[in-house]
Amino acid sequence: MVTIKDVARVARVSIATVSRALNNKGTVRPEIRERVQRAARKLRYTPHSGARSLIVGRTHTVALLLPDLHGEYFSELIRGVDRAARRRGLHLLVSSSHGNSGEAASAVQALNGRIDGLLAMVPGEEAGFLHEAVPHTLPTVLLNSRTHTAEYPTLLVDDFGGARAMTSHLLGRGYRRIAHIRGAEGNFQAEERLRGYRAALKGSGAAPPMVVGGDFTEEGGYRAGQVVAGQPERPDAVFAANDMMAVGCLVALREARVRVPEDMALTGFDDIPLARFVSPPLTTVRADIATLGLRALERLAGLIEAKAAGDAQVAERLPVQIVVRGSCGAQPSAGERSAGLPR
Amino acid sequence: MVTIKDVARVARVSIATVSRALNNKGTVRPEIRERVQRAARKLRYTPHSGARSLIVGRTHTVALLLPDLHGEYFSELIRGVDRAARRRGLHLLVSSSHGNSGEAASAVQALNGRIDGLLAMVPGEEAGFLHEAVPHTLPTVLLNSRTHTAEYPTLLVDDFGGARAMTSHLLGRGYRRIAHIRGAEGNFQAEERLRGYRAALKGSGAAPPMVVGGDFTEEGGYRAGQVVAGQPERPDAVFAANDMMAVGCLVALREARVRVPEDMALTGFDDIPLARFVSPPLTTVRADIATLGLRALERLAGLIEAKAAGDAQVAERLPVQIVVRGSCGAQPSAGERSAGLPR
DNA sequence: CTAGACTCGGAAAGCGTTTACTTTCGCACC
DNA sequence: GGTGCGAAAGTAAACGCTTTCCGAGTCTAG
Repeated sequence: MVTIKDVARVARVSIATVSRALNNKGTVRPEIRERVQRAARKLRYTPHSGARSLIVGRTHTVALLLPDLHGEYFSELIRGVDRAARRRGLHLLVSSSHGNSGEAASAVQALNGRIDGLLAMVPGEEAGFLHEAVPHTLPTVLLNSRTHTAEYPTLLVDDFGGARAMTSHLLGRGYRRIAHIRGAEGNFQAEERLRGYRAALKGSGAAPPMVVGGDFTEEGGYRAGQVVAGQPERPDAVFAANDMMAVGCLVALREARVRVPEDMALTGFDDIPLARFVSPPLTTVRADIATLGLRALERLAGLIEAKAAGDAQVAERLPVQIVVRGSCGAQPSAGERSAGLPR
Repeated sequence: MVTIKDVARVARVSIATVSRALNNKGTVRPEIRERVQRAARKLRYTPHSGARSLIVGRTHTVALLLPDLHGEYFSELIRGVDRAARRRGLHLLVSSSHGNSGEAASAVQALNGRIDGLLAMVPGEEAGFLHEAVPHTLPTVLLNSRTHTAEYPTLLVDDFGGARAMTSHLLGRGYRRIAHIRGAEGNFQAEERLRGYRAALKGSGAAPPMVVGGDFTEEGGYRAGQVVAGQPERPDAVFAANDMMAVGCLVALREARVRVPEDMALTGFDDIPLARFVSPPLTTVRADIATLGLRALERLAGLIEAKAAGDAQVAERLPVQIVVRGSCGAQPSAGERSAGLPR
C-alpha cells in the first residue's frame, strides 16, 4: 500500500507538506504543490480514509439499517436515501437486521467509528436494542418505528390515516363486509394500519371488523386469501395491509374462482411499482417511500452538521394518498384503463 | 466518545489488558477479565472500528458498486450479496455510480482504506476507470462486465446463450418476424443479448433482424412498443432485452390495441418478480440474479482471505433458463394458468 | 534458599493521517 | 544593521486501537 510517506519521499518534502498540498490547506508554494501532485498521481496515491477519519472525526458515511433488503419497498427506500446521500456527498452503508435484535445490535456495534450517523428502521418490538447498542453521541433518525420507545427523531408515513381513508373509501363504494389482512404481529406499521381500519369501521354501520393474520409477504397474503375465500359468510371487500399481500391474495382468490372486483374488492397499501401491473390493477394507498428515505437522510445530515439542533425531536409524518385503480371496482373496464405509464 | 482508556481507568488496569480481555487474546486472569467486561458494559464501550482496522488491516467490509439502485434487478442482486456477506460476517457498503465513470472513480477513491474488497458492476464503456482508480492491491470481482477490459475475476450471466435460446424458442413456436428491443447503447449485456438474438436468427429462414433502440427502462420499452406497433409490416413477436422494457412495451401495445399474445408474442429477460404478475404473464429468461450476487461475494471473500489465490482469473458464466408463461402464446388460457405462487 | 520457568499486566511502538507548533528564511522598516 | 514579521516548510503530537516486548511477581525444583 502506498502511503503519504511514499509521496513525501518522491516529492522530497515532508509528509505535512504533502497533506497541505493535497488538501489545499495552509500555505504551500505553487511549485511545490505541483511537484507533490505529480508524485501522488505517479504513485496512484489515495489517502487511507480510515486513518483520516480517525483524526478528523468524520467518515462521511451513514448507515441504513433495515429489517430486510428484499422487495420493492426497500428498494425504493434505499433509492431515496441513496439519492439524498449522493447529493450530500455521503456514502451509504446498508445493513439488514433480519428482524433480529441481536443481529441488529451487533451490526450497530461493528459500525461504531465508521459512520457519522444512523438511519434505522425498526418496526418490530425489538426497538429497545437501540438504547443498548447505539452510542448516545451518534446522530440517529428512525423510520417507521414506534416513537414512544425512543427519543430519536422519527419519520413515518401516515399509516393510520391511510388505512382509515382506504377503509372509508371502500365503505363509500358501498361495501359492507370489509375484511383486513393484517401485517406482521408486533410490527408497528401493521398495528397502525389495523387501527386505522378499525377506526373507519367503528360506527359505520358496516359489518364488524374481520381480521385475518398476515406477515407482509406475498405467501402470507396467499394464505390469507385462501382463508378469506373459504369463509362461510364471505366478505365483499378485502383491505390488505400492504401490496405484496394483496397480490398474494389476488392469486389465491383467482384460484378459488373469486372474481376481483366483481365478487370481491381488493386493496393494498404502499403503491409499490408492481401494483399498477397486476390485473386488475390494485387500488392502494400511496406512500412515497423514496421521498421518505430522502427526507430521513436530509434530517440525519442536518443532525450531523449541527449536533446541537436536537430540538426538533418531534416525529414527522408523511401524508399518504389513495390511488384508485381497478381492483376496488371503481373503473368500469377494470384492468384496462389505469395501466398507464409509470409515475 | 468512550474509548479504551476510559474502560481501563474504570477497570483499573492498563489499556493493553482491556484489549486482551475483550478480544480473548493473550493471557489475563478470569477475575480481571470479568472486571474489564463489566466496565465495558457499564460504559457502553464499543471499539472504534476505524482505529482498529488501521492496525489490523482488515475492515470486514466490502463495497458493492452498481450503476444504479433502482428496480427489482438491483434489489435482487443486493439481496444475494447481502445474504452471502452476512454469512461471512462482512459488512456491505452500497454505492451507485449512476453510469458516470467520474463518480465511480471518486466513489472508489473515498472507499480506500475502509473496505477489504470491491464488487463492481460496470456494464458500460466506462469500465476503464477501474484501472485508474482501483488500487491494485484491492481484491476486486466484476459483475456482468466486459471481461477483456480488465484482468479481474468476473461473474456473468449467460446473456448470449439466453438470448439465443429465447429467440430460438420463438422460432420454434412458429414466429417468423421477430423484433428485438435492445438495451442501452454501449452496455455489455445489451450487446451480448443482441448478439444472441442475431445468432439465432441467422440462417433460420425467418425475417432478418429488426432491432429497435431501448435503454432497459420501462419508459424506453414503452416508446419501443409504440414504434413496433406502428410499423408497416408489423412483427409477430417481440423479444425485449429485459423484463422492464417488455412491461413498458406491453403497455404500449395494449394502448395500440395489439393483443398479446394473439396478435404479437412478447418476451423479456431476467425474470424479475414482476414478470409473473403482468397479464399475460411474461415468458422470459431466468437469470438467478440473487445467486449471481451471492456467488460473486463468495468469490470475493475467497480472494480476500487468500490473497494469493488469484489464479482463477477466468470468468464464471452462470447458466440461464427459459421460463415459458403466457405472453409467447404457449398456454391456451394465457394469463390464467401460470400465475401461481412465487418461486 | 535461590535459580529458573512461567504468568500476568504495563509501557510503548506503530498503523496513516491531520494539524498545532516550531523553525528557517527573506525582507521591509526604523 | 538590528528588529520584527510573514510566508513556507518541517517536527511532532494526537486520533484509538493492537501487539510486541519487557518487568515484576509467583511457583517449583534443585
